[in-house]
Amino acid sequence: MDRQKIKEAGLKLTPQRLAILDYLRDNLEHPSAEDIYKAMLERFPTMSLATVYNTLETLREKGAIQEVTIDPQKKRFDPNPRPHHHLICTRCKRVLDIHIDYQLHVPEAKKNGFEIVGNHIEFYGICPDCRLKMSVMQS
Amino acid sequence: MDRQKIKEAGLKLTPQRLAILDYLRDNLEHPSAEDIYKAMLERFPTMSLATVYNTLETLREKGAIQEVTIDPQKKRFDPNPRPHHHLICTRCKRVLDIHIDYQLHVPEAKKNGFEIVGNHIEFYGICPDCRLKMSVMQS
DNA sequence: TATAAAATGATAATATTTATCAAGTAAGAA
DNA sequence: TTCTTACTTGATAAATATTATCATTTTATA
Ligand SMILES: [Mn+2]
Ligand SMILES: [Mn+2]
Ligand SMILES: [Zn+2]
Ligand SMILES: [Zn+2]
Repeated sequence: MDRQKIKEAGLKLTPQRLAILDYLRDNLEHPSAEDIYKAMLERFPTMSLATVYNTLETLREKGAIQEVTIDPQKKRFDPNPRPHHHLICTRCKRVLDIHIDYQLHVPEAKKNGFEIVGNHIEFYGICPDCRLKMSVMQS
Repeated sequence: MDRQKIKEAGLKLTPQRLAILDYLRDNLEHPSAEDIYKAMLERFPTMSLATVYNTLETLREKGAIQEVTIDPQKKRFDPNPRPHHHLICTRCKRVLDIHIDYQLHVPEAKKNGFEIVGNHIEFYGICPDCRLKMSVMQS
């Protein structure tokens, strides 16, 4: 989201908001609110955690980011608002994007009357780093 | 999990544990710890919420149930430990099972070195109840 | 019954998120 | 430029969810 879009969305250009957006831009880590807060403190030592939460919620409302339910411990945020899937390391909780367009047809009989509007696939696995650590522990 | 399996897993047969297992058996609601606790209070007015959490964690460790990451607010538990997918109402958070076996091939080039061991699909939609409520509000 | 290991329940502690609200700021109008 | 107002921030309290601690009780077995 650039300055233009922010204004179009009826939001004010505050330094805090711009810093958070700047941090999120091209960020593939799927950070938590706490992660973002800590990164902000380096440049804005007075920024409140509440501001981080407020900003994230505002951006989510406007469709600029999405909240991803992939970590049972905490919310994590994705600066890419378009539908895509994720690869999750069950050991270190790292999350990577997987951009593949699967055609997931659900037969009417299994929809239970639901109107399906989207989907999200979580692939579980072990990342290269964790695999290495595990093999070292073995030997 | 029946009495036999509980003993085989090295667990003791306590009234609380049996009551929780009994409540979960054939339960398709994907209840939260709080949901389970409230249901238990009717029969065991002294049961502690800690016991519910302890029991759920023990059962999960033993592979008798699974914890499903589908609700950003709280953990929800699924008495069916086998892999299956879910249909989630984005409005009321109701969760239904979808038992369909999709073949989700991930090309090696997109695995980023991960060793993939499983997957889980969340289908998002609006349940019949919520659809009805929404159409009433419209008119 | 006696014993040891495991489990429970009360409660404290921690972690995460949301609510409240006074004070400060951005943006358009005058 | 100054004024005005709605929006935003930051400090902090409150709410919610989960985990830890530990004395007491219970289960399973001998
Ligand atoms: Mn992503
Ligand atoms: Mn299920
Ligand atoms: Zn890992
Ligand atoms: Zn619904």
